[in-house]
Amino acid sequence: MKFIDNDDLLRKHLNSASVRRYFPAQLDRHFQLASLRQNEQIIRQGEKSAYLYYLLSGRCKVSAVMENGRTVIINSLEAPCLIGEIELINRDVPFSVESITEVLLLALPVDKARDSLLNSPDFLYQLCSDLVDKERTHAIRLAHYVSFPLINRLAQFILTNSTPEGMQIKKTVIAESLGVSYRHLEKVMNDLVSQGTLEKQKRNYRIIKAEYLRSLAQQMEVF
Amino acid sequence: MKFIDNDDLLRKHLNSASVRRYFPAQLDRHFQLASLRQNEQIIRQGEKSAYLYYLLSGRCKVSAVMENGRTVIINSLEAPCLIGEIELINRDVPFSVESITEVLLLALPVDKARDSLLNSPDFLYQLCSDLVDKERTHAIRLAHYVSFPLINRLAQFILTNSTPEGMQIKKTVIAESLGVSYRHLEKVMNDLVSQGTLEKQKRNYRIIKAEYLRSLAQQMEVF
DNA sequence: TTCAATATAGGAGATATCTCCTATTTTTCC
DNA sequence: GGAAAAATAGGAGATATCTCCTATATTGAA
Repeated sequence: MKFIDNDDLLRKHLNSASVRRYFPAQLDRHFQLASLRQNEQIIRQGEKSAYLYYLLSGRCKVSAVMENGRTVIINSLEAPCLIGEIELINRDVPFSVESITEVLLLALPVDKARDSLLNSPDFLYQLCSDLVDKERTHAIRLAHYVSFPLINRLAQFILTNSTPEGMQIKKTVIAESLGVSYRHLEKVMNDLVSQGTLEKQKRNYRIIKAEYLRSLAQQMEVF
Repeated sequence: MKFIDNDDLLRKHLNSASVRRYFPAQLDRHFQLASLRQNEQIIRQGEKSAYLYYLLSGRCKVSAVMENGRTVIINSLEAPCLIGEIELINRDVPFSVESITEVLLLALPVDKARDSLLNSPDFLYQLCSDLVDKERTHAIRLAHYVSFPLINRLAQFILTNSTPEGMQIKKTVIAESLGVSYRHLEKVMNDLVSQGTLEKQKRNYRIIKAEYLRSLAQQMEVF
């Protein structure tokens, strides 16, 4: 993570409506602008994060190593949204967060901000609202995901986890995240490649027919 | 829903630590005690709820009718917890809530309470904390549920959705909630019956070997 | 009450997915 | 650099689950 020293840009983002909805102006002086390249970790599972982040642009993935040793990709985050709210509320950090694309962030030191945020009805209301929405979509979406075969869930996964260059997440992780055997994942990935939907380059899979993937993913949409 | 006129009991519950954690004392005069029998609706999908509820004892299920017409049981709620928080935050009610067992509730008229709750950092903090926990367990649990065969998920479902008398949820609904075909659900239910784990009485399934169901459900636990 | 819609019940064959193997390649770590 | 661990790759047979049918029982509404 690289901090960016650009006051004008920082000010511009701080004054955007979406940031103002969360943060009281008296915290402005504590914010820093930061950027990440692809595949940088922002939050490490089990470690305390010194910052609360606000994702201005880019995409991240949320993952966790479970007690049984498996790594599961749980979710993906799209700007704008908060990162690190869980740590602000509770103590332990149950997930890791890592950039999928290049990312621009606002970083707010937790020690400076915690008390005023946890006493700010505006911030808390906004956070509740986000969490309620997230829970709602999660609950409904997942209730349905379950009933679709791997090809549909995989299409969705590929779309949300790939960059213009493609997707190079290890297949062991993909299999565990989607809850299927490695063997079966491979079979279905091979199908996508031999159909010409994906192109395989070593460990990287490039999307050729995004349209088709989207149609597979859309079949799962409830709304 | 039947309101209960018992000031002593009301006061006793209002003064419990867990209620105090959520609600400021100045709202005390607006609370009413209410009870439900089995299978009464508390919140109707699509309608506005006039009350925010705090579940004191008993169990409820959360369900939704989706755009494709399917009814899905999304979740089950165990006392103590809030019911109706979503409506407090947003406007539309995406789920229905119905009692599984007999239930005791605190009911708080939303019009009287909304403003002060949405300006109370204590309440909002507590709500955030609940939502974060719920999201966390949901995310992780569901990431794993997916990978287990129906028998395990069904065991869990039966345990959380049955009363001492058994479970009489329609099998069409169970099948849709668990994302499997009716046909397959029936096959697996029949297995449980012929094993002697469940006993079928008309439309009602009684649990005979709760231990075995628990062991099936436990295989899915991550923590 | 009666008819239509819905729920229950289960047979049969097709597909999705799993487990168990074995082998090769890549990565990691001393 | 070399050995061990992890990832990739895929064959083969077993199981879970689906779809399509058909038939009966139950429920709800006119």
